[in-house]
Amino acid sequence: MQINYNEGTLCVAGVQFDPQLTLIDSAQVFHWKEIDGLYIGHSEGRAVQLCAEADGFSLFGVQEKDVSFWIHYFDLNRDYGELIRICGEYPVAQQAIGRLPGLRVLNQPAWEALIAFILSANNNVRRIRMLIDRLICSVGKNGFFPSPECLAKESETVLRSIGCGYRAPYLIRTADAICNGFPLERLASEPYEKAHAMLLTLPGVGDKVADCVQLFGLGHSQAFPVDVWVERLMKKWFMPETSSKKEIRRRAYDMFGEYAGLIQQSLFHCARLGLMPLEIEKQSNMEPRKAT
DNA sequence: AACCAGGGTGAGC
DNA sequence: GCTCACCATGGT
Repeated sequence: MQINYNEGTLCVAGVQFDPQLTLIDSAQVFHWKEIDGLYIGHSEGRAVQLCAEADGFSLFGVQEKDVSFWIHYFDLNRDYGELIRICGEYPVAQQAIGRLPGLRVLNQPAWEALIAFILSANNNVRRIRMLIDRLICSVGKNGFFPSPECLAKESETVLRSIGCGYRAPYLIRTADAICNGFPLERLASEPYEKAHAMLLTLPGVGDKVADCVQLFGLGHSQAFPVDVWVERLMKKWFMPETSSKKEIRRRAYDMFGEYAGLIQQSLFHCARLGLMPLEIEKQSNMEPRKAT
């Protein structure tokens, strides 16, 4: 892979990258827009535009001091080719990864992932996108995410009026916890289990939201979020005898190891895109894994 | 008109 | 530890 920076443009070559899958319909980030083939986004107040190239992508509007920020954001230091090899024991996982080359797991600021996934509870991707847009537009400043201080001062009435529903007080109380010293950023350097337990103390954060914050915002690649899609696919293809999401979450690390969360992304998207049969089976070359 | 969506919480056991 | 009703909202 070659990375080149010149006068505000970061050129990345020699990497497979699918902006539609990774940015627009990723369900890991909710505020990127596509306009005439140009992808517009921002993170922590840095606005950029991305253009897909044949062999990678170009990123416009990058300040020189932010080059390493965006390299980390797009997870460009990771070799995604390794994932298929890691999954050698599980052909279904190998095929899921192989079917979606160009899918990457972004490294977002933990705060942005945290509020996005508090809003994700019992919600769908379209509506999460809508809520994030409204939150940025009506609570944030200059078109960026609202700061913890800003959100902590917001009224529940306003948040309910833009459609947050019963999640409104969760947002405010969690923002308040951050303002009062909850060490969100520091959790990145804590072990997975400790960080997970800490996140569970925040209002509106359970196992699933905590795992999303850890995977997408804290660099904890073993975090394995279990939503309804992942629950279905894991029962169908990997552990048909399990009954609860909690048990699936526990066993996923034993199965997939340190990079369970990255593998989860491929499995999740294959299931959601209908590339991995869950109920009625048509033509598929995937074989359920036999119990050992 | 019920059912679903990248679930969390509190009560009861 | 576990299960379960309830929680807003927009789309189907």
